[in-house]
Amino acid sequence: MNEINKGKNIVNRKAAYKWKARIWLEGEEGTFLGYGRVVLLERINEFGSISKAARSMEMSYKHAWDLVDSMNRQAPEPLIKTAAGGKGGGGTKLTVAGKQAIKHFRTVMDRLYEFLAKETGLSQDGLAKKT
Amino acid sequence: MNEINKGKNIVNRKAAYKWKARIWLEGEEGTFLGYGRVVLLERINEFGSISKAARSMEMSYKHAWDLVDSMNRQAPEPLIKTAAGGKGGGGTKLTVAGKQAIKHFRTVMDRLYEFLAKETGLSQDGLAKKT
DNA sequence: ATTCGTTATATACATAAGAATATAACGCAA
DNA sequence: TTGCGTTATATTCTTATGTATATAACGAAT
Repeated sequence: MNEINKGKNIVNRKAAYKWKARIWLEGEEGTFLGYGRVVLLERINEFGSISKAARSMEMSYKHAWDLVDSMNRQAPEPLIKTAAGGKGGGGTKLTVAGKQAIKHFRTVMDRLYEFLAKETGLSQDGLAKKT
Repeated sequence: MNEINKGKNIVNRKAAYKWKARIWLEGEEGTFLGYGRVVLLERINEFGSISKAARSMEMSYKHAWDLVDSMNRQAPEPLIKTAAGGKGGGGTKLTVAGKQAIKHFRTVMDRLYEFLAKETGLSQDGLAKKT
């Protein structure tokens, strides 16, 4: 038990409350990268298609496409490369920059989690998973 | 420049993006305490009234009242003590538990800020201020 | 009793975010 | 040139969140 959790303290009664946290990167038009977008990128990388990635996350295709578009518009170089038509109807792949973005975001996120776990006794599921 | 910000890296081009972060405490019916709720508590403590606090934040009275109600319902002991009617029409004060909650939340928040500043070069205004 | 400004409560309205749906464009393969 | 499944785009429908508005209850002071 560290300094924060010491003593009688409403905020830190672990049984009743859970600390949650979220980080994201903001660009000129709002969110650029957040946890949800990173998961979407990971699924695109896995399935090779925006529509399949969206289905796997129970997200509408339109929403997924909007997110992809938002990321590509804000990034100095595209994170995602799409192809409409062609073999199999087309598909979508991550660029090198896209794969790097995933990796770096997860690195910072993991460090945040470690920090919070130490500071507040946060359990694994305490990390917010949306957006 | 630390390990995270080292090298060529889309995620960490400080000129273009800002890291943002948010923490909150979750109880059985959703958010229990977040930055916005803490500010509301601070304003109530300052003005002695939910309605004045709400006006000072350009928040509707109903919304402020709902938040106060949500906090009191979820806390094991009330954070806020209201009085309808009486001298000056009534008013609202924080309990000792309420004042403690503010202090503890801000402590964790400040530590999170320090951590992120070190990890990502986050500037003061990078901390998300809403909810 | 009346007055006062507050808390307490309900209802209707506005706005935004995402879901659902539909359709066109695409380009390779058969 | 037809078929295929994808990307691309527009439109409509829900749903959630907060705003706006109105009204009643409250209780001490006058």
